[in-house]
Amino acid sequence: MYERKILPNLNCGLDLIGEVLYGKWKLRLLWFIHEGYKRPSELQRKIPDASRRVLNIQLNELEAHELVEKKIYPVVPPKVEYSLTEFGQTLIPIISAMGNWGDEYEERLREVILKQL
Amino acid sequence: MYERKILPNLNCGLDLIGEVLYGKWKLRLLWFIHEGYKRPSELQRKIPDASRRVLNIQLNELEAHELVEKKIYPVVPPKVEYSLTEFGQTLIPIISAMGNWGDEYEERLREVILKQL
DNA sequence: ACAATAGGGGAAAAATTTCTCCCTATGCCA
DNA sequence: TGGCATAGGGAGAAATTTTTCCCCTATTGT
Repeated sequence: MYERKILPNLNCGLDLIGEVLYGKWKLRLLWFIHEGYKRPSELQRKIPDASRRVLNIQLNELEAHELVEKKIYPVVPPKVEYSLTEFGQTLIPIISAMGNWGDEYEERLREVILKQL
Repeated sequence: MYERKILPNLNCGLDLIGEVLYGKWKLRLLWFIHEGYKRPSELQRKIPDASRRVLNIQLNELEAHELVEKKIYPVVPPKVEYSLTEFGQTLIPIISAMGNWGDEYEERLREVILKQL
């Protein structure tokens, strides 16, 4: 486990939300779980560019932050399902708005992002 | 300048918005500029935990992504003012919603964030 | 002459995040 | 028997981001 050497800033609301959403794949993880992709392997298939390892780590963080819940079925092969907590649900409108914004300005965004490599 | 070795994912709206908002201080930079703190030194005072260097770097990125505009006054000592572009303005409702969410759940967030160090 | 001001950037170090590789375990199927 | 699927975690490397330190501009005031 990595130990932070610099404490996070928790001064304002933006700091706080940043702390739980900051992570390369977290927005999409939350979104896909919200869409009903519950099992780790499904999520990995939805986000093939992420390594399996980081997805696990970020799922653990989301769980520690009480945004998602994990249900482990004691079967073999193992079965695990994630779902949004009530708390996690409250983020959905925001994530949805973010996705919509990105979709709305897709072309422009692609352009400015690629322009600066 | 750092050269990416891994290309960013630009598959969906969430990827795209992530690409322009991902950066430790960007949300707050945009927010403070929106609130009228325009000069680099003002922004640095508003965000004292960030090093001056990164703020410059992230401001440059926001500018490259056309979210903010930079006006340089040819005077001595130098004077620079940032402002949101029209495009940048369109993000304000989202950033505002994010800040509100963080404020609303401030206590709970502080708790879960600190619990896992 | 020298400090203060305001803005900016290079280089290298430190911090952090993400990736790769390898190992665990069980049951099903060819 | 060998290989696949499912889930997860450790170690260490690689990639990326952020910090630290130092230097440069030009004018005004001491």
